Amino acid sequence: MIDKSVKIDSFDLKILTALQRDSNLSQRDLAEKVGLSQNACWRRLQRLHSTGLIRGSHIDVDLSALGLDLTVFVMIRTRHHSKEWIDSFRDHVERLPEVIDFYRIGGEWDYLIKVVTRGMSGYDAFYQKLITNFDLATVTGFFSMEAMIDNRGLDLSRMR
Amino acid sequence: MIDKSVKIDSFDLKILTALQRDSNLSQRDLAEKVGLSQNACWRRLQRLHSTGLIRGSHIDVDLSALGLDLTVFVMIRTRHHSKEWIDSFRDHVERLPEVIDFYRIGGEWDYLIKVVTRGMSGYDAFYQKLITNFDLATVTGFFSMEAMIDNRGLDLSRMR
DNA sequence: GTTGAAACACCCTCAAT
DNA sequence: ATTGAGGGTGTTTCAAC
Repeated sequence: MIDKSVKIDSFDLKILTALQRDSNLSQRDLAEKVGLSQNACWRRLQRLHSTGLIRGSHIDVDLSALGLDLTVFVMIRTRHHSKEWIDSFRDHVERLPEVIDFYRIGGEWDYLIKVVTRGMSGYDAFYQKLITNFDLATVTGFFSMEAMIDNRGLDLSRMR
Repeated sequence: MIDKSVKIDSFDLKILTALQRDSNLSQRDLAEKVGLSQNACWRRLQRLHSTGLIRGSHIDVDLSALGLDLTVFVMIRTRHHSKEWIDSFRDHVERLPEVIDFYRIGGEWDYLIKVVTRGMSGYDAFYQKLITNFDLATVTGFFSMEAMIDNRGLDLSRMR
């Protein structure tokens, strides 16, 4: 659980924003960018890690260069709303390797899944796995024509 | 432009998968994890960078701990399909700091935007900015109740 | 908060196999 | 592909301000 009482100032937001853009910045470059001494910057970074505000760091892979060239947003409506059914559906979807996002949502639909596959045949294979053993009322895929922004790091200094 | 002729083997996929999970792995740990010598692993890593397969690295920030606790998937239908209109709409959306994903999609809707805000009032502020000066036929927000998977790194070894 | 210095770990290269 | 070793760079800690 995260300690919500952690105090964050604009230096911290600058650190987080800079490392969202490039987590391989050296301590020297990061300190210069946020306007702190290397030492002070390093201490803040430790704090951001230990409080859980920084959850980890990850490389960004060019999936389409690997042939994973189709992104689909799958909207699902179901007839089942018991806790047991939801838990088993969650387990089912989590095991599907094509899944990047999986949200339970409100409104007209129950679930939204963001999926990456090898073209349409890969999507069909995903679809077949998805509906196996699960009674879904409606499944609709919205196919990406163009990713204008994909998982952009937020400029936290501008968010408020 | 990416060189699509780059040859990738299962060692490369293991490297990419491991660094998607944690890009701060030391060369020693990474080499051990994929089953290569540190030296060989380092050379592959250079190649993955120089061919553009690794686009960069980023920290993952706990946005809800910063008060950015509402995720909304916004579906948009428009009446305009000229190149000029699309370009200016793209510029407009790219300037909105709340946007994480922005896709042009096929089917019943034209655009899908993934947005993070400070609660419902933050979403309303986003919505007002979004529709200012742009004629959108339909705008519907699907509100996240629960993020079961959020931007999961794919296990590339399992994708085919 | 700052600078500066020292200890340490890691990265990168190279040579040899 | 591998190991091993050296030099350079960056990180981390500490002392003093």
